[in-house]
Parts: sequence; C-alpha cells; structure tokens
Amino acid sequence: MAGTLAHPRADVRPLLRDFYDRNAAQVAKELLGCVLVRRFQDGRVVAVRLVETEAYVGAHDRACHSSIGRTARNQAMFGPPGRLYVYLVYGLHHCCNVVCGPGLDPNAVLLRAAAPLSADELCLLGLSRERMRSPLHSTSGPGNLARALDVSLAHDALDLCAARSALWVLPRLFIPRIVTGPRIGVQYAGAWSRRHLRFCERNSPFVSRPRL
DNA sequence: CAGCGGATGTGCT
DNA sequence: GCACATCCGCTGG
Repeated sequence: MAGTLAHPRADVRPLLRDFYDRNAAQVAKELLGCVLVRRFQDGRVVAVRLVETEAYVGAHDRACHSSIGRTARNQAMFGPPGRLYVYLVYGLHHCCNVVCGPGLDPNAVLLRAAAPLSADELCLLGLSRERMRSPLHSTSGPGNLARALDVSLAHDALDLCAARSALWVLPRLFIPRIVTGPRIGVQYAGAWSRRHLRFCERNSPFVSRPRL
C-alpha cells in the first residue's frame, strides 16, 4: 500500500477494521470527509473525498437488504466489517457499500457521492501525482460513483483493510459540517424511510439530488 | 419538476 | 412466472 504513495506520511494510513466495527449510522457520519482510494491493475490511482453516505442500520431496518435475511446477494453484509458489499440495482447500476458492525451485525453504509481532492488535500495525503488519475465519470450519485471508480460485482466482499487491496479509505483531514435527511429510494420501508440516515457535507456541490 | 424508459438480477409465489 | 429494485438521464410541460 505504501507503494502507491510518493511521499507517504506516517500519520496517514488506511482506516483500520475497528473504524468499521460500529453501527452504520456512526460510521456513515465519520466517513464524510474521508478519502476513498481506488488502485487499478496498472498501478494508477483515483482518490476522492466522500461527501454523501447513507446508513443501513441492520436487520430491523426495513430499508436494509439484511432485513430479509441472508441471501446469496447480501451475504457480504453478514460477514466481518471493513469489507465491501456491492450489488446491481435496476439492472444497470452498481451500488458500493461498506460493511459495518458491531461484530457481525449486518449493517452497511452506502457510498453515494464524492468530490475531487483539492490540491491541499493531495499535498496533505502525500499522494503521487504521476500515479493519480482523475475520475473519468461523475462521482455524484451511487451508480455514478461506482462507475467512476470501476467498482462492480467483482469487488463484492473485497476487504478494505487488507494489505495491497484495490480499494481503501484514508482518514479525513478535516471534519465537514453535516446535514441529514431521509434516505433516497426507500419509500417502501414505511417509517424507516423517514429516518434521517442520509448524511451529506453541507453545501457540497457534489452531493446527489435531491440536495439537502 | 414529474414522468418514464432502460435492462436484468433477485426473491417470492 | 412476476413485480420490484439503496439509479440515471432524458423528455415535455
């Protein structure tokens, strides 16, 4: 992993499994401002700052895929925290989630939108400019974000905390102001659809619609 | 801004 | 078999 950093700073290391080993609402809030890093086969890297997440808080949450029990599709969510849960929705778009806890409690955080890194952030992270690539597509909206990072079903259950992973998360360099609202596209979930489990960086133009 | 087509895996009957 | 899905982009008013 250090091989992807030109001038790695000792204090900037991927988030450890402990970070993810908590309920999804807590993790979703604290992922805002963190940097998602994707390394491709050719060694090049795309890195973005997360600005929008949604928490799916376990089997009692009717909007959460784990609420129907364990299936072939959602089994990654029942595994250990710190892995991805990726699925295909509407037959076209991939959605990229981070599995949370505590323990094996089937929580997950949907990664909905991200922003390009500022020059200051690049500098603070010590990311190599040569290996850095800008995303080829929009990073607003879960389907777009997954496409921009080329994340697909092949990455389901991928471990974000493993050495030399294709994907990992770096800690946030500042704490953003957060606004909350109901989650998108879960009207079927009754009262759960109205809970404020969507978290956005306030005033970020990269948050998906409808803006909070 | 509402409406809708796209394209297919998934879970239930 | 079938209805629906943690979406997106385009269309028409």
